[in-house]
Amino acid sequence: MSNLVEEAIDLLQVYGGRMTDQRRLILETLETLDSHPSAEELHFIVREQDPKIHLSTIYRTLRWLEQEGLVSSRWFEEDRRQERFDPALPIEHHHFLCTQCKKVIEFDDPMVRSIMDRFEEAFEAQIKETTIVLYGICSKCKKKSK
Amino acid sequence: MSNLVEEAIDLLQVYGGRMTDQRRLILETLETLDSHPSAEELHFIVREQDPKIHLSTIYRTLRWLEQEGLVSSRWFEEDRRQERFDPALPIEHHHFLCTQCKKVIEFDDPMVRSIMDRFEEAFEAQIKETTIVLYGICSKCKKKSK
DNA sequence: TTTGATGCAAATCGTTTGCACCAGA
DNA sequence: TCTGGTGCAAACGATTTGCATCAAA
Repeated sequence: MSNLVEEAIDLLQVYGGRMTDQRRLILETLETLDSHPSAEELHFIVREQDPKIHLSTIYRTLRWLEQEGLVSSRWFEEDRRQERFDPALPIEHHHFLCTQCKKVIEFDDPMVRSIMDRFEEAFEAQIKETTIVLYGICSKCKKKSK
Repeated sequence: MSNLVEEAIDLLQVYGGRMTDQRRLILETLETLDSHPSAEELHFIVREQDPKIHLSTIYRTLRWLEQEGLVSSRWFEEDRRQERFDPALPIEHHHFLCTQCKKVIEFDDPMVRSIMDRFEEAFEAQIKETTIVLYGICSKCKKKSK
């Protein structure tokens, strides 16, 4: 069984909710995807398994998971202003978005910490959170375009 | 006369548009503000001078300026999902948002370039654009909260 | 006078919500 | 059985658009 489903079941035991077919499907799909789908994209995919599942169920499930810390969401600068969702990683990380194939790569770099420290010092501010998104072309798309 | 208004007039001479009272007001306001207002906030402010000005005029003017490169827009992670606008700076830069007073500080750091270079090398990717937003408390708010 | 810009209302897009019904526990 | 979850439709907030009218050039 998928990790997310297990974690969700644990939550349900604590808070007294139910593991429905829809929730299970959404969780399993989200886990196997390794992309950062929008609610609409996720809806499109899970519909292959359950054609009756409603977009509002996708949203409700994602919001529930987000609140429980199992899923996180973010905005990239794209034509369509859609929120994108992925299983939450325990460690801080940043994102690269391939503007061609929409692939997302998660990364980290110790220099991010340095940038934060330097800003805090220069402006006497206190940083709580940092979001970095790199936009460009991934290696696969680079090769293809030749 | 404000810089933005002048630049806009130059554009109009090239492309054959008109400098209206509404456009002038929006441009002048945007320049004096030195915040990063949403269309709605800007609307609220210019309404003091011209109570009849319509929100759609704000949007149309901002989109026009954006297309001409005089204004740039971005999204911060806030409760309301509003686009924020400011006069475009010629140099690449990043943003700090004080989550308390909503003040925005623009900054740059040569390390950003290093992060991009390192990512490009590690993933054989090509970065075209980078957005960094630091969220935290500015020096003023830090002092206040004591 | 000509035609580009405006105000207004209606449309659109992504997301949320109220409610009657359904189905896990 | 009981009550939390679902599907559906309608509401919502931010932004865009069509159109009749207005006003810069």
